[in-house]
Amino acid sequence: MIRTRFAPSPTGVLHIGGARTALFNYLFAKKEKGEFLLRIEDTDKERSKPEFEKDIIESLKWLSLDWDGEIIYQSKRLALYEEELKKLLDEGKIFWCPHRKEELEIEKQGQIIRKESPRHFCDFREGGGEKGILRFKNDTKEKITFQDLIRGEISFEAELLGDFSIAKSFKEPLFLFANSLDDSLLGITHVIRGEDHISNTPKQLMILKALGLRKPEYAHLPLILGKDKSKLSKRHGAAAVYEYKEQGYLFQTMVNFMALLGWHPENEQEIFSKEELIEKFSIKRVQKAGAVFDLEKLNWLNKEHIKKTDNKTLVDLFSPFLKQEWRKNPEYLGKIVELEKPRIAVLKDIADKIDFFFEEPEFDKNILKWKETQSFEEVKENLSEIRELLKEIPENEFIQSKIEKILLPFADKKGRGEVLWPLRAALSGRRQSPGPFEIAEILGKEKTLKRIENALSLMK
RNA sequence: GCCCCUAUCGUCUAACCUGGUUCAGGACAUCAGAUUUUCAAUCUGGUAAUUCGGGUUCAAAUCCCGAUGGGGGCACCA
Repeated sequence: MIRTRFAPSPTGVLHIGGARTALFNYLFAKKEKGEFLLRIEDTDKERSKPEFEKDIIESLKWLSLDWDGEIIYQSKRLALYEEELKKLLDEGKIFWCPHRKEELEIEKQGQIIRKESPRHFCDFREGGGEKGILRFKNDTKEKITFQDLIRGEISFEAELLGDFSIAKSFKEPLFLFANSLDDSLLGITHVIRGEDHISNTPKQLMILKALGLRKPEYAHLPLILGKDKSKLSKRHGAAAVYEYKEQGYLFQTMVNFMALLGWHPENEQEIFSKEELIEKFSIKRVQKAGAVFDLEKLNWLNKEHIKKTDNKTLVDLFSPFLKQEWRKNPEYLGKIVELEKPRIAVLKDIADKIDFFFEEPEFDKNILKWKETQSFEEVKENLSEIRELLKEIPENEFIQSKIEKILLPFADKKGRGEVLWPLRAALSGRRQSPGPFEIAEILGKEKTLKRIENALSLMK
């Protein structure tokens, strides 16, 4: 059975890049009816923080990337790493390297100057170190080659890698070691990770071989890039998943968008639900080159997903972004949401678009004029006539179609712009808003007439 | 500096594996037009790309080599 995993370290909040890696692992596993595990790589005691772990878990839940089974913590598996490290030491496959960081840095600089590959072949590789850190004794002379599911064959000259570090002590394993050991022990069949791990792969392959463990299949995803084409990070603006949640992007949008960043179906479909993605996903169709994160397209996608969401759900989604007193009447809100739906890219935008539905707008009287050339006399005249016409409509028939039927003949006679603009402006107090008939229906007869009255008195 | 990955419109990408069906298709953005009292939405149309140089072939975006560009890695981080 297929088994994948997402293995974040809680040294920062969940980023778009990490989330996309998690998503691809999830999609691949689900597509193959396999399992998707979550493993927290908290071996770095100084940098790992509970709040980051919490953010990662919350973000994954929000994205609905549910993992199978319990969360695995590397900090709880220390005894296991220690055992394997001791075994390797006994077998002479790893050794204690006593060199200090500063000495190694000097060695590296010298190598760079001499145009050599920077690496450390330790003087103590045959033993005698007794303290310092544990390094892998790299005696491999030949090339290390592996098949990447996305890129095909990749090979490295093992000699160029030197004796790399794998643990600070028996109880402090490093990424290269703990990560590959766990993948093998937990039965991970496919390691799907970022392209930045390609150069770690040959080292992990050597570790696995020394341990006598089975190696997984590897697939290295292209990186997500910022506008300047470098690896996406904070300086490109929002990079954390929670920031998108706070702005009011739907989790469906994020899943859809991240999937399209580096993957594409055979046809030209752009809008996907998570279930469709699972069905259509194929690792073979993953891109090789990095993809630039395009906020414009994300906004468009969010609009599309908002349009697909029913009003009742939308009201709940919008609620956190609205004033307390606006939330009292869900039915009233539902009508407003229906109207504003096609105008909203991000949920948080709604607050300053719909205030006039709840409070009488205050505005400059010039807004009432359709064009500069229209006189206040004419506006007053038209608004007065509208008021009289609307008064005729019974309260229970005050709906869009009826209002339209009553008002349109008059508007056609006097000019639509001349009549409809002042009405719309009187009701919304804005230069831009939905149409007057729609607003009038939502407002109701009483409020509509009141606002026309207000507008008229503004021009006295 | 060393190593690795990579290369189609501004951006995400299709066609590349299995060369001809492509004066390179779609989407976002952009520009025009239609509709409309305004904005949004919607509809129609337009601009816009195979990095360069060799080779293989009757034929190359597609295969091979090189150059160049871009990215990543080179920790007692992950």
